[in-house]
Amino acid sequence: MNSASAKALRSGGDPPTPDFAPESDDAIFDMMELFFFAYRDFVKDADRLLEKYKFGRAHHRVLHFVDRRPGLAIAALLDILKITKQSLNRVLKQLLDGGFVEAREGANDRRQRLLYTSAEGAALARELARLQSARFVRVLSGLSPDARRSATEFLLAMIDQDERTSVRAHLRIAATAPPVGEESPP
Amino acid sequence: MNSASAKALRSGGDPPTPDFAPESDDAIFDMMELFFFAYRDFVKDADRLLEKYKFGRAHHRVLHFVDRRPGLAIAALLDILKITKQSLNRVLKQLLDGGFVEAREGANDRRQRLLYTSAEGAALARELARLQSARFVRVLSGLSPDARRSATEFLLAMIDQDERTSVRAHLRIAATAPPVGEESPP
DNA sequence: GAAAATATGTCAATATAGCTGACGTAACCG
DNA sequence: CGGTTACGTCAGCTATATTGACATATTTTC
Repeated sequence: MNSASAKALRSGGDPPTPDFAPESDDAIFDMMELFFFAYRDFVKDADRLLEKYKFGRAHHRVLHFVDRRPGLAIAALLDILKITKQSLNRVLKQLLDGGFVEAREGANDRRQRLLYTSAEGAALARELARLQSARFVRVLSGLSPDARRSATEFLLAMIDQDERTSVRAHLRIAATAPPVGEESPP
Repeated sequence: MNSASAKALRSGGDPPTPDFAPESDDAIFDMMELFFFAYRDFVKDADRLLEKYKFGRAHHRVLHFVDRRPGLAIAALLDILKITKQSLNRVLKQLLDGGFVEAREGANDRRQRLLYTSAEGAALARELARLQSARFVRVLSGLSPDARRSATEFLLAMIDQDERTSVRAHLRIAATAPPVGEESPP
């Protein structure tokens, strides 16, 4: 990165309060790589189980979000995944055909097809989650509560600002963290 | 996940020291989603610039790692990316043809093709990194130094244990964090 | 109530990024 | 010399995504 941009945030030549020093370019470059490696390893955890069902990661994502947001409409799912409906349709059809996901007509709006996991789908979703959560359990149990909060805060702040509110709304635990790193602070 | 596994780590019914309580299932599920959303948004940042060069994310990854590890051999790059040489070759060839990356014969082992970015390649790599690092700058500048350390520690701990050492070796800043969440602590 | 907008499905063509398997060449190493 | 290593390449396949066009049912709006 342009060496000026991050370092311009520093207090000056000799900061008397290093506690204020924002990350250096190097620290940021490091974190970008760590983020890449961490995600690479994270998504891998569920692959072996998915193979047994001839499913890919796309199926996993759909199954996960349908399981966590029962009654999710197609459009909402597309917005979460940021893919086109044509892309979604292939995997969703397989999940529907396989009986892992069910679609029910919307009560208010009969155009909508609201998605739910079947018992079988829910079981698979949770087994996949269990595999991936093992990594988190290991990591988080080694961190102090403060550090855990920091990690959560960090991840939340990494999300686009205009997505953050809707993401927060679906969190199971209260997102108590103050809005940190918002693009336009009040 | 299986409700027992994480919660079994809790002290009991009414923990007198909530500071010791590891994450609940819910908190872990939340973090998994946050991780997904954060990564989804993170990788997106560089896409617009890549389009101008008709490059994809695969090219970006290659360019990035070659830029950060000058003289990287093919086998080492494959090990970082965890893809096959056939997959690598297509994108690498485009980067070589476009003059973004150069390959030099290994000094010790003439079979090796050691990779370096050209001036043009380095410029692109750093411009891409600048785009992505903006997100990190924003996020990290809103976190305390302690919180930044926690976030870094968290990401590092998320990486497979057998990869962690080699990843650490390439970090620009010293990885001072104690080995937290290692699978087999000494 | 007709017109417009919305929610969804579908057909077709295409691109990207990965894979396996097989085979080839040059260089190193014991 | 023979085996192994580092790398390249050809061929074919799969998964996941894209754009664009069009269809259908339903809701909303004027």
